[in-house]
Amino acid sequence: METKETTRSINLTERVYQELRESILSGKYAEGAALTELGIAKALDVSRTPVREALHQLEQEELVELRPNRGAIVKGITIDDIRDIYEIRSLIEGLAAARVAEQAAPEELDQLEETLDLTQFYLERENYEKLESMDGRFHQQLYEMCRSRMLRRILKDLHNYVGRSRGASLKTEGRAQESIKEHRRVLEAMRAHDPELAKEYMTQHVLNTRTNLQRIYQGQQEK
Amino acid sequence: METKETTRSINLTERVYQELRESILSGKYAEGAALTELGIAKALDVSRTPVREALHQLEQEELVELRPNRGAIVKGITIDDIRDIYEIRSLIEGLAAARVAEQAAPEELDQLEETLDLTQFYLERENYEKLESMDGRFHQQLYEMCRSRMLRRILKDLHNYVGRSRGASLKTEGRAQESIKEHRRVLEAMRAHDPELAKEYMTQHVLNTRTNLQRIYQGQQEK
DNA sequence: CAAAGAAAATGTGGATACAGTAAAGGAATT
DNA sequence: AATTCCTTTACTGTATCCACATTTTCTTTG
Repeated sequence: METKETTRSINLTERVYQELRESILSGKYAEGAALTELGIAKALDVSRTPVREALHQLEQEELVELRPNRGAIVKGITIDDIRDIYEIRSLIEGLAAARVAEQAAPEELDQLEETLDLTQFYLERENYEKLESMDGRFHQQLYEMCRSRMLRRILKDLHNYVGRSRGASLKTEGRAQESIKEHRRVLEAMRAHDPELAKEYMTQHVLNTRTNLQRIYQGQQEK
Repeated sequence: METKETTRSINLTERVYQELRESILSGKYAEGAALTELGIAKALDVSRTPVREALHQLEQEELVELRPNRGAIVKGITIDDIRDIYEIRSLIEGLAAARVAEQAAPEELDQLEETLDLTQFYLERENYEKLESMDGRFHQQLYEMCRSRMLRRILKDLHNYVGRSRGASLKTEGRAQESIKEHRRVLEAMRAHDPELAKEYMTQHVLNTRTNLQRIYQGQQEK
């Protein structure tokens, strides 16, 4: 009846997946690096099975390329990918915001508000890691609330890729404060159940972030 | 050294995946049906390994729900999903068309033209199966040509879901001919390297298909 | 010395074995 | 009769094993 040794709360495949994904997105595994199932399995001290499944998942996200009988190579993501992601999001994330404005319950909107308050809190304490995570949470919560399986799928998928960029964007002078303001505007429009306005504000927010990122990546031509 | 028995040209996981997917999308496995790895493995006469991997892929597409230690249940797709898919496509497929208009090589556009000619051919012979497949090919080819990994990913993904609907749409009086015409307009705009026009025509095409589908699903409230 | 080809090394695809977990059903207890 | 607990059963999660494909290395031969 006592607490069992449940150190590994979640399954191994998921853990391996998260770890690999993180390593790729953070650049720890460089573009083009070759990965072998056995190599990773040994490094993480698990059997080949979970590694295999994790690699297959990563292949579906196009973060690695699986060559039959020849192992996997890392694909990573490029600046062009990021540019495209923001362009696509600018087109459809407004739609998600509009859906939320139409259908969300007040308690759901309260949740969003809490997230914004927390964001403000971490900004004031200059805790950039938390700040970034909260900024992301706002969007993720929104995706969960939009009541469209397809929108949720796509937006979550895209969102997953841009973690690092979002962090970079929020660190530029004044952008975080501005971003919070933009989020709040969106939330207000949702509270007023005004889909059109929510859409417009959200679209503008994504575009602003994109513009800000462009400024950052300009000149610095690193991957 | 002689030719070996290479009947299984492609790998098993892929085969199982295709088969399951088809069964779900065609409604052979009803919504909510319970699937077990072993059950499917026996039915298809393979081991659990490929079945398992196939199920995981289907889970990522949200076509099944995987409950830890309890098996999978079929989720299928709903009319609402389809409606959303067309709405999303109406927003971003135009972008893909614009990219192609900007960047495609003449030989690529020739390929598209061939597909359109074939579509016309099958329409005249009232071979609806081929017709549907060609109509899909036009879009798929376009996705391959748009030179954006993210756009390609999303659009292919969405496209995969709507096979049946597209078939239904093309069978309505006159719609196939109209659809070909709309495709041709898009292609002409691409040949003229006019991104704006290509985008507009493509967007209109998707919207028209959606409208047509709405007419079909109206009244008939089947899944 | 070069080229061809055998053989070893490395790696995945797929099958199977085994352990652990969640639901279900029945016996025991109240 | 209802509730709790134990056993059974039906699964999945993970490890391991074998077969085959591919690449590399080494050897042999002209």
